[in-house]
Amino acid sequence: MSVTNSEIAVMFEELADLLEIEGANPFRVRAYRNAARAIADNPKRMTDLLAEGQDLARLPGIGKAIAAKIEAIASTGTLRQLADVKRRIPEAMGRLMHVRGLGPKRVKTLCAALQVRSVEDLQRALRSGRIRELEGFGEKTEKLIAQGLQQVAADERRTSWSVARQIAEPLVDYLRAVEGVRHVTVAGSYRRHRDTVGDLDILVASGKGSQVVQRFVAYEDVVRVVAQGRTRSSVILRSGLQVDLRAVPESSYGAALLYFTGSKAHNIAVRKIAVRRRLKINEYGVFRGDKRVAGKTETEVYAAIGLPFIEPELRENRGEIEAAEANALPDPIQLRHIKGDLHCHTTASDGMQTLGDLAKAAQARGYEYVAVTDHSKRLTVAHGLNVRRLRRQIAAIDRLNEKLDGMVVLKGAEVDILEDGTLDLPNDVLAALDLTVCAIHHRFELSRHKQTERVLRAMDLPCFNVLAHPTGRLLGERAPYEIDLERIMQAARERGCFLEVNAQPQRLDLSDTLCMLAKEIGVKVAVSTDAHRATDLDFMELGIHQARRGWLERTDVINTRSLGSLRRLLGRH
DNA sequence: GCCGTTTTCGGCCCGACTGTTTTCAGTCG
Repeated sequence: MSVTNSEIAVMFEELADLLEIEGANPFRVRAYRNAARAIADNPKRMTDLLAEGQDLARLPGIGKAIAAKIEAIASTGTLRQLADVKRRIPEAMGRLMHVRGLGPKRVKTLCAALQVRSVEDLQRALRSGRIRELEGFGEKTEKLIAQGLQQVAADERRTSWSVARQIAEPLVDYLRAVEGVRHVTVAGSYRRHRDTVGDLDILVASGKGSQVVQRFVAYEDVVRVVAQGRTRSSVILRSGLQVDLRAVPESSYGAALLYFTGSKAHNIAVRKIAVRRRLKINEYGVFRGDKRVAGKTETEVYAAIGLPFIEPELRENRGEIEAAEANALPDPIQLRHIKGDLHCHTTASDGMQTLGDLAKAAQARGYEYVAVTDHSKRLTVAHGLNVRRLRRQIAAIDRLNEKLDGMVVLKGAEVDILEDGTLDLPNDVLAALDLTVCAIHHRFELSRHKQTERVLRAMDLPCFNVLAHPTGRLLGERAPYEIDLERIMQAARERGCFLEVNAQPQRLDLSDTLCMLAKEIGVKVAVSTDAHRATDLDFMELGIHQARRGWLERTDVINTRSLGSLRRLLGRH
């Protein structure tokens, strides 16, 4: 079994943690962290790139030394340098770095003075009350570490974007009502529309920062104030979510928005360009010497370093800076481009809405079409349709369409891809449909090779249209199954098939980087909600966020097409 | 350890907040 990118990335992260505790050159440590991120972000497997004879040192953030280390990991499954440092520094100390309030220096001190080498040791040391007696530590620091330890589990749990929105919106309304507040924006990964957020970063434009901070910490959902200064504060809400607030004067709002939106990697890349131009960018503006030359809007800040505005979803330092410099940024898809939903369930299988409800809900959103795609018979828990029931549904949809004005209900099915690569319903009935949405719902544990062959075989069938939720991941619950999506995407392009961006908040599968891969390979996608009730149609917005993060444009997404054009694409002939 | 519009050496983003300090180190984002 070959090593995955995330496994390689974890090894470099661990190496960085341990070396940092050891006091290694901080730039070397950063290089390992940058490499870990570059590897984790890359949708293509390092092992596959190596097998193709590609030079990994050509990837940004990876040079000759790290490329050689990746090769070693690929061939041996281990990294010698990591094993070496683990002999010098107990492995568990790396995890201590993830306790809020502990960095490399404090971890090192705790180890030297109190023999703290693990989370359990740390708990013991806290109980003994000896931490406060260490030089450079004190009672407050001890308390900070104790709280950090309690939060460790919560910190590892990220919040889905849609849940974060439910928490963020009332807080934003509350802050907008504070006297003197001009603008409030939830920045950070929330504004970049990542599928999950670790915390909320709220930026406020106000001439009276400390007043805003005082009102902020008094918000009814705040259970703990982590930090409180004149312009900046951090709190923990009842939900466990941390919220960081920053207040700046209106004249700095653009620069602060850029800074607080991130990503960190994007900011660093932007500031490096500024340095090359003998400028300095901070959250207050763009400076040439002491003279401020920009800062009120983000557009102004980007312009100061010769770049066009970059959409927040693109700010991950995944090539957007280079694209901006070359004036080749994508024009990301928007919600208003969507003309219909291609994956929806009704009460015929496991949905909560009738056929009529679904049609009405789709029409209310101004759609030209909506596809009914109930489950096939293997999925008995979802009351999947057999041939007889599917034929009955087809007839019912025909009758409904005769009555509908201005919208068409498409006949479809979400068909199980069986283990042998056949589909769960026979060809003749599938041929009577407008489209099929095919998916894996069992045997997730097959080897990468077998899983890939399974889908490729299914895709050879003429009635296969869209591969639904292509990795099967459930955020925070279930990892993606092993599958070679690069091969699948190539095969899909050759056969006229498509991949889905499933807009369910816990799926959002394809992921952002896999959307980028789809675009690179040239296979188009469907952004679909997998709706089980009428309100689920609103998940479309989340799918659009993900598609935008994956650089997808209107023409990359098939359900931006008018009905006639869509039908031609689904024909496969 | 990476990288190159001061290019193979010598840099590497930048500032706020806190605690324990009398001027700053550590951590965080």
